[in-house]
Amino acid sequence: MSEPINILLAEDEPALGQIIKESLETRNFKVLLCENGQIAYDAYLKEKPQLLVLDVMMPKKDGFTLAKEIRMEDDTIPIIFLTAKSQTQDVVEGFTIGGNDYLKKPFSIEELIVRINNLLDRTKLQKNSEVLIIGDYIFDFPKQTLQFREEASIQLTHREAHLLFHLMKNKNEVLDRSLILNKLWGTDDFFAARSMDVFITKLRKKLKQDDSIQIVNVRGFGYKLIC
Amino acid sequence: MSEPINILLAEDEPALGQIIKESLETRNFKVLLCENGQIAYDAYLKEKPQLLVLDVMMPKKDGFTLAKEIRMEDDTIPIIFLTAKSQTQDVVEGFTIGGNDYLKKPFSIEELIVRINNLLDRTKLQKNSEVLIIGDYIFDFPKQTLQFREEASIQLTHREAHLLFHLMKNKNEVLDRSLILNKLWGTDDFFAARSMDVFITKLRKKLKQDDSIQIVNVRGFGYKLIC
DNA sequence: AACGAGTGTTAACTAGTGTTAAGCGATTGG
DNA sequence: CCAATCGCTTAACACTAGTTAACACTCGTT
Repeated sequence: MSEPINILLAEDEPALGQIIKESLETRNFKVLLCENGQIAYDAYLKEKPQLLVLDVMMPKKDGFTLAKEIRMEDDTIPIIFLTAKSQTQDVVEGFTIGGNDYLKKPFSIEELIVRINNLLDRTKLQKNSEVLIIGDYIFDFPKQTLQFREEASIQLTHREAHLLFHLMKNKNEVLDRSLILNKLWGTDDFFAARSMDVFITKLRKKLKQDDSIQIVNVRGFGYKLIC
Repeated sequence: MSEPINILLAEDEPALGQIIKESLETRNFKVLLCENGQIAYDAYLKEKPQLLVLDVMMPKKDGFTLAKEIRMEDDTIPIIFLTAKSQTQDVVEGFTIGGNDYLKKPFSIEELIVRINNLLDRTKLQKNSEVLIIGDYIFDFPKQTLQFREEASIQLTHREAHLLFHLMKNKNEVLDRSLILNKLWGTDDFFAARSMDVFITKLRKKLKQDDSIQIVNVRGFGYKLIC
């Protein structure tokens, strides 16, 4: 048997937290239970788990805020949010970013296990190669080149390559605007946002030869690379 | 033989409830009988059945109210209402929303079985694809595009795509107004409702090339996408 | 130092999206 | 038939995103 997967579980309701923890442990996961977002962040820094399960509604620091902070450190770690039924579709969707998923309370443990395994599978696949296939393009991230079918490669700039790389890592999911701004520009102020607009335009131009590829805007949240 | 289907049956009259339960169990369904709407709701949360059979007239919580609450959690679960003959046609029809059906008392067990199987088939078909055929249109939900025959695709906005997606998931059935408002807008207040009106208008415009498609209003309840 | 190519930012303008408002039309119950 | 309610449509508005071009900076070359 392989190494157990480390999971960080942030859930303020002790009874529920304990049930989830024990259920996951019977499935051979190692679970670290934290009772609020603040504690969870410190635990994250110390333990570096492979996956996070975060309750959205928590005292001290809510799950979304916590996720944003952790995403600054690591933008590939899979996160599953536990949401109350009152959360609206749009908000939850906006946060379903970068290897995230969500589960509405109440849920069955089986549902949770399925999502955990899905996310772990997905992230495993991503890690291997730095040469990515986008529709009819081949994107070589280290070389910063983009090749359409058998045509000559186009050189991408540093910014273009990084932006595309992040879009690719979250393909078919919404990539959060402010997340990527903080990651690549170090700020999400007005000017950085305008600058990003420009790069989105540039990428769209360079990707338009295959019209099955689209960078779709999700108003208020970010972009989704469809391919 | 495959897994038995879990059915939640809410029926306040013990004798009738028991008959239905036993009849369904001989057909290899698993039936959980609840004696009122309140108990049924708790049982729903705990058991997550695949289909609901709800008596409309029940003490504590009637079938329609119960259905509305459950629809907040899950807008795809099939529901069959058992109605007294005194229920007016209109009210019953209004609640025949999102994978719902109804059966007038008295009914034969065979009628009930037929409806159960119909609804289960229908929901199974829907689940798979995110690219949907609407008459002569192809609706690609992830790409947020709508293509009429061989013409160029029209780009839909985020809201338009979501609204259309929900209409499609419940095509030829009534989609409840407040349900969709809560789901997409997070509230069903006056302004959200006006906003939704606008989007219905927009979708109607974009779908008018195929006049076999219609978004029909059901006054007081919601909309039905006919195609 | 002066030049030029390449890269990214700032600016100005244009376009798109969703909400609010207002007036009109349709349906229903009394 | 009238009044009340609900739905439809258009347009104005505020906000967000997209596009283009000018500008500024860096870096290597002359």
